[in-house]
Amino acid sequence: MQHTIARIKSVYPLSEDRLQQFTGMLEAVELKKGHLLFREGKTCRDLYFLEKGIARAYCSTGDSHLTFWFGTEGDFLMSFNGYVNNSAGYETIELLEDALLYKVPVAELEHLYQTDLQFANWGRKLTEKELIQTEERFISRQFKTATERYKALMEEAPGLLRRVQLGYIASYLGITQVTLSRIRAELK
Amino acid sequence: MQHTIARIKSVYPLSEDRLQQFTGMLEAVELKKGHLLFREGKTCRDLYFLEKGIARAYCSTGDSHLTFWFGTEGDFLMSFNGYVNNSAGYETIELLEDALLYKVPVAELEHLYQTDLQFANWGRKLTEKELIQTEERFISRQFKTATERYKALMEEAPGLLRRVQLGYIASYLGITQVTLSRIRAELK
DNA sequence: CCTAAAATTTTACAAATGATAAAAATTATT
DNA sequence: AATAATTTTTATCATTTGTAAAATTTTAGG
Repeated sequence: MQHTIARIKSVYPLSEDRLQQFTGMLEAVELKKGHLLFREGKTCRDLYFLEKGIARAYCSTGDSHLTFWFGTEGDFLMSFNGYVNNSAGYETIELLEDALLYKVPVAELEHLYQTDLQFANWGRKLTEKELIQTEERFISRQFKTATERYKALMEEAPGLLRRVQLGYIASYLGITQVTLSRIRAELK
Repeated sequence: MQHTIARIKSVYPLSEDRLQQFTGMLEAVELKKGHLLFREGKTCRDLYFLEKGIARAYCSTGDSHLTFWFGTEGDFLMSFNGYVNNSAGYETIELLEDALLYKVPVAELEHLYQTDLQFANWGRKLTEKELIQTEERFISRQFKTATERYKALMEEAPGLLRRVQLGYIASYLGITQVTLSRIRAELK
């Protein structure tokens, strides 16, 4: 449970009993590669921490899938848009390796938020950090060329390139797999 | 103060005295078109509500500016990245019209977050809503062609196109002004 | 109303990326 | 190890978008 606990702690300092309380609510789930944790159009009100494994989130566009997020050990997965809009999410989350996750219903978290100041601030900080990550990715998308984005990804997350097939990486970078191949050939 | 109050209320329900307390902390500021509220590289720890006027946020890329956000009546402005990372922000915010704003130091807000459950949850919801907006824009950027994005903007924010010059709109859409002109010519 | 400045559109050409198909390389399965 | 399935690369051509410069339109100030 180390990655999950480290993540929870890193978000915002919780007292020891609150940390106990939180981890006590978590249910371990083992799932196989290929499993879909969320499905677009379906409601899912659970938050997962990814203790082991790797996952991607994608949206469907007519024929193809568009990967817009990767998560690895210590990351958490939830449908923010489904939760905030109280609707079905627009993303599907697929496990790309056999995985160990810890699960908690968002309703239970919400209850903590409504009743406990520390948890409410924990939830705020969780969202704030997620927000600036998304914002930074958004801006880097606008700023940088495809080649620069690929280089940056290699530096920031070299493990990703080893664990995830290039078609998904290309989609994540906003280019076709053919273009990514060209970029890789150029960089050799 | 109507837009500002409406915005505060829409984020998360606050009791009447908390609303009073909040609005009592706000300081009215009138500023001229062209004024820079935030400057990239500088620290600014204020939150502003835009009561009247229109603003854009941009980053510098070598020679040119990249507009990545517009705000109008009822929107709020702050440097989330500067605040969360406790660093200087990477964005500049420029007023595109003479404006009336209400200002509050983030430190005062933070104090409310740390001491009051309702405010802590208000801050959480504020961030959650901002997050899904950013996420949706990020995905729509990847999904849609430049033409589709322009059409969507025309529908969602027709006022923007009347109030903001096209060079900024083009940048916001992630294309050059020439490309935007071509798109507009096609749509005629 | 006139002029100067700024913003927008148009044009011509160059560069980047996409689409498609096929070949090569890698991985999984028997 | 051999075969099949999947993934990645390569090649070709079409399309989109960018760059630069000029022409036009709009805006702001006197």
